[in-house]
Formats: sequence, structure tokens, C-alpha cells
Amino acid sequence: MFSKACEYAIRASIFIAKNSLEGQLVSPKKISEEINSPPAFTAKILQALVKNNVIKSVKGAHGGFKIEKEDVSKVKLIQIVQAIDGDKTFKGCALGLEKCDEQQPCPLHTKFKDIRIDLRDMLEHTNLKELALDLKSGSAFLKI
Amino acid sequence: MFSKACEYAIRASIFIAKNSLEGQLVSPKKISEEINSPPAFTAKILQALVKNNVIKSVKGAHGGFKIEKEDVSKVKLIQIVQAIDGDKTFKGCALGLEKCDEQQPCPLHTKFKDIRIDLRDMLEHTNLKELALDLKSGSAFLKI
DNA sequence: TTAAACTTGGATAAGATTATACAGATAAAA
DNA sequence: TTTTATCTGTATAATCTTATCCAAGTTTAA
Repeated sequence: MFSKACEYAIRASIFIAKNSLEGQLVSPKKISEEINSPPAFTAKILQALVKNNVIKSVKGAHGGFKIEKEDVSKVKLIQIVQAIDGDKTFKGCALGLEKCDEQQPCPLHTKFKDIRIDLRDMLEHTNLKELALDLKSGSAFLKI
Repeated sequence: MFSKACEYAIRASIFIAKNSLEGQLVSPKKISEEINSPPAFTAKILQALVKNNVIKSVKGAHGGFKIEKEDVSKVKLIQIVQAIDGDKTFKGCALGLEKCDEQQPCPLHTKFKDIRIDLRDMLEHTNLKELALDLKSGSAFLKI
């Protein structure tokens, strides 16, 4: 569904969101420990998220990554997916056809439509705050 | 969503299904032409489909691939996906966690549940005959 | 001002997926 | 029985994804 990079990106973003709500800045080292991801690869992904304005970085000593408190509820999952995987996840043809649309559909076009729409809706309407709160309350987890 | 190999596998299976309904055997060369896929790679995928009992091969001169007429409506998409991609598409955690379940869910677990179920249902209930008939009637396409 | 802690960017490597090529096996048909 | 058309299996290459490493730049705090 998502690439490995995108999985890490979402997990990292939720972890950063949780800490940002608590006023805490987090280092990439801490992030990769807490979401159980390869440190160097995770750092790369964090940079991509910064470039795409999903998270902010604070350089220098005692720096790290954060999301402004008032922005945590504004960041939607779709922004993260789009930043890392582009829009192939919820756009494009299930069978890989270049030009697949209502006029010239692939045989699965109609059958996939609703699933795609549901997926897109979910990604568009789910924000980092609700996910971070589930993490905080202990009703959801980011590793193992 | 699906791997490239799986996309080719589904397209090839639908094309074979259509021809099998018409009593025609098709060569891998013809298949890759009609579904616009790399010939050698497609041949590999066809072999995998034979091994997994999705299609049958007829060896020797004027051989090719087919599906028994009475089986065309019995082959479900999920068999093809499972044969090529395994079950990662409709099983496993959206965020890549090893052990993600109702007891220890990832933050997206609940939100993904319905989408996964819908996808699986669709794959379980869609058979090659209906897809082949759409192709035959000209209401769906397999290339461009 | 200097050292420490951190982010940034580039080079590189390991692994998986996608793709090709070809020799050998198989079976129909001439 | 020989030719021909085809599937099958192995070896190999190209490309993309995943992952690591390190040097350089940035900023805080001592």
C-alpha cells in the first residue's frame, strides 16, 4: 500500500506530533529509536518532510524536529503520503494503464473506484492530532 | 497497490480468459502485445500463474495458455494477487508494524480496517468471466 | 570563542523488483 | 522422423527502493 519510506514518515510524524503537543523537540536519533526505523534512512525522510512543510527542523545544538502546536491538527495524512509517495497511492490505474478513465476504463476501474475514494477520504480527513492522542493515551502503538 | 508483475498478471489473465471463452489458445508473445507488457518478463509471470493453477499451459507447436471454459468464472482476482504478490496487499499493517492487531493496534489500524475489508471482498468476489466480458463488449480495455 | 549537538547534502552500497537472453525440453504437424 | 513452434528454467543485467556513512554547515551554550 505505502512504501517503506512512507510508513516510516507517517510513524515519525505521529511521534513528532505527540511530542510537539507536549512542547518537546525530538532528535532524529530519538525518533528512529521510538518508531523502530533505520536511523540514517529516517533522517533522509525527515528532510523530505521538512522540504514539504509537514514538519519543521530546529538546527544546531539541542535542535530537532517539531510541528507547531496549532498546526498539529491541521496536518493531514494525505500531505505526508503525497510528500513521500506522490499521488500514485490514490490516483492512477490499478492495472497500471497510462490513460485509464471513465471514457476508456480498465476492467477494474469501476470496482476500484469506491475503495480509492474511501482511502483518499480517510487520508484527507485524518489529522496528526487525533493519531498522536491515541498514542498518548496508550490505545495505539508505533513499534512492535 | 499491486506490484508491476501483479498488474501484468491480472491483465494477462483477463486476456487469456477472454480468448478461452472463445475457444482460443494464446501465445505469450500475443499476450504481451495485447496487454502492452515486456515479453520475457510476462513469460515469467505466466509460468508463475501456471504453477499456482490460475491458468494452464499447452506445450509444443501451436501451444499457448488457456483457462478451461468452465473455470473462467471460478478464478477470482484474489488468486492471482496471492500467486504473484502474496497476501501483503490485504493483510499486514498499514504502517509496517510486525505485530499489529486489535490488542496492540497501530494508530491507523481502525481507520484502515474497512478499506482492507472492502478491497479483500472485491478481490474475493470478482471473477475473470465478468472482466473478460467487459473486454469483449468493448466497455473496458487492457492497453493504453 | 570554542566545543558540542544537531541538521543537511552527497556519495555509496545492499537488496528487491523489473526486465532480458538463451539453451533446453516438449509436442504437434509435415 | 524431422521440422517447427512453443513452453520452461537458468543466468544475467538494469533499475528502483531501501539503507548506510561521512563531511560540511548551523546554532546553542559553556
